[in-house]
Amino acid sequence: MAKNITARSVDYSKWYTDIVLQSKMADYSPVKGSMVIRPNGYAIWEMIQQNLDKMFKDTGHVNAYFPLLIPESFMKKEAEHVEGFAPECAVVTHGGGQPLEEHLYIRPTSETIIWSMYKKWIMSYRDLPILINQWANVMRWEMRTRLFLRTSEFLWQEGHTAHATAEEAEEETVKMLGVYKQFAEEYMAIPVIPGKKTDSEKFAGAKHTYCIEAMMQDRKALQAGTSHNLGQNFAKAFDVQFQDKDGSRSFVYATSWGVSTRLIGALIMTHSDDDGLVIPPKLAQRPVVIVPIWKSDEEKEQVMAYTNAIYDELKADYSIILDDRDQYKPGFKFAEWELQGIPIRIEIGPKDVEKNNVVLVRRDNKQKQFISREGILDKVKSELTQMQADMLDKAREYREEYSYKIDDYDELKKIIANDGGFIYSHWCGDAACEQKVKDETKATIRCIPFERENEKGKCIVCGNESDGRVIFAKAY
RNA sequence: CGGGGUGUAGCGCAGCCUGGUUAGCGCACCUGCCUUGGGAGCAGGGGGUCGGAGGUUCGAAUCCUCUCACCCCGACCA
Repeated sequence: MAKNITARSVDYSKWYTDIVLQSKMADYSPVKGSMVIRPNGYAIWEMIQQNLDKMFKDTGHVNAYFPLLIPESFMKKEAEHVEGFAPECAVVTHGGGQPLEEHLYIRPTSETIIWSMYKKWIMSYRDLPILINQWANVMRWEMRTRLFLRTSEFLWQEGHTAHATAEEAEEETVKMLGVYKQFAEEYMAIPVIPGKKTDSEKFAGAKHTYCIEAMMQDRKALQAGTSHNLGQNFAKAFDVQFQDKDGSRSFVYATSWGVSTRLIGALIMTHSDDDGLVIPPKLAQRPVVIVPIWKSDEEKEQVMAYTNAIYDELKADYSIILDDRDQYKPGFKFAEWELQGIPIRIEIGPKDVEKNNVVLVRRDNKQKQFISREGILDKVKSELTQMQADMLDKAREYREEYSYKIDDYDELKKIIANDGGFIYSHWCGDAACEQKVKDETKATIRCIPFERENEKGKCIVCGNESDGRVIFAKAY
């Protein structure tokens, strides 16, 4: 059992913080609400970037970079947008020792600066679509912060596209949510439910917002990605019009979509256990660690000769850690690499040299296997593949176990107050009913799932007609 | 901004009430020996403007005043 990590059953929040700090993924910075992402955490972000970026490029997007500082007047151009973001913005008031003529906002998101530029770049339908993404930092002045899940400054990617038609913009919005769903499940092994946000939960300035929602091990929901159809709101605010084939002029249709370093928090809370982090193989920059074991110098020589040959064989395909440090005992090393979530550990001692095999241990289920030296590369490959699949299955099973179809409001209250989970209930579409549930239970409507039964019912709050079930849950 | 709490070595803490040797302890760190298949042991060692400022006193980590910072709980949110 891990030292220094609070068990999930004792204090889930403490467990989460312990994992982040002790696996050396992040640390608190001197400024309240901001954090340092350490190499172990940044490695995961790099893997997220690499794989997502490829998916963006494969769907026709290109990267660019827009500046950090946004003129105050830009922020104020879209009414809903400024209302939504103004309270949580950091503002630069001085530069070069002088008060500024116009205050500059540190971007909480980049719609305004980007659309001010799109105005310059878009003249005709031939200039469309524009499919730009940027990897950047943003800042939102949060009251209460938590490592990775909610920090004032965070890293993300934001896609901003411009289209000639409403249909095309909607298609893009849905497509990118699909990319996020695929990425979450295939790479992060996090099962997600795609759906639409209710009006009260949508992005400030959007026509509507789509999202993917995941369940954490405390049964709370975490929004893992969002995709917004912005309609013509920003085009109108920034007067971005184009001339169509037939000579008519109209406003451009927009989308924006993003995922952030919050995904790392989701990764931790979906897969990790009381011994530490568990990284899905496809996101592990270093998926294998080898721990050689010896007593005498003579043994060391033999074990290391054997180990080095295996290391050379594996390193052609994988980035491998060879932990031959002399000052720590094997047990210590096992615990340390488990804490850091390395997917596969290979133990090699004198007995293995003698029998021509190695011991292989998977991080997710901790099972030890004695495998033969021959074919070790294939075995590593197949175990990593299997582990990736098993992690997704396990997370999906957990989510299903705590998902309920409920038609009685008292029962909803009871479940939320006890174990928690995803509650599928009918809702009439009235914001007042949504608010009532929030006030009384702290649960909110996480999304209106894309895939839902065509089932008429009665709103769980007011009893009016409903076209289908939505998901209620407490959320991060 | 309300309520609660904490500032003493890298981390976690004791000492403060009742002022008085050189400010301690555990972990971590360094050196050596010894160990190595699930977080070893022994010996030696380095490391502190006691959050900051002012005051009381022969003497302040300790008492008084002011101040700063951070954490937890609530109101805002990806």
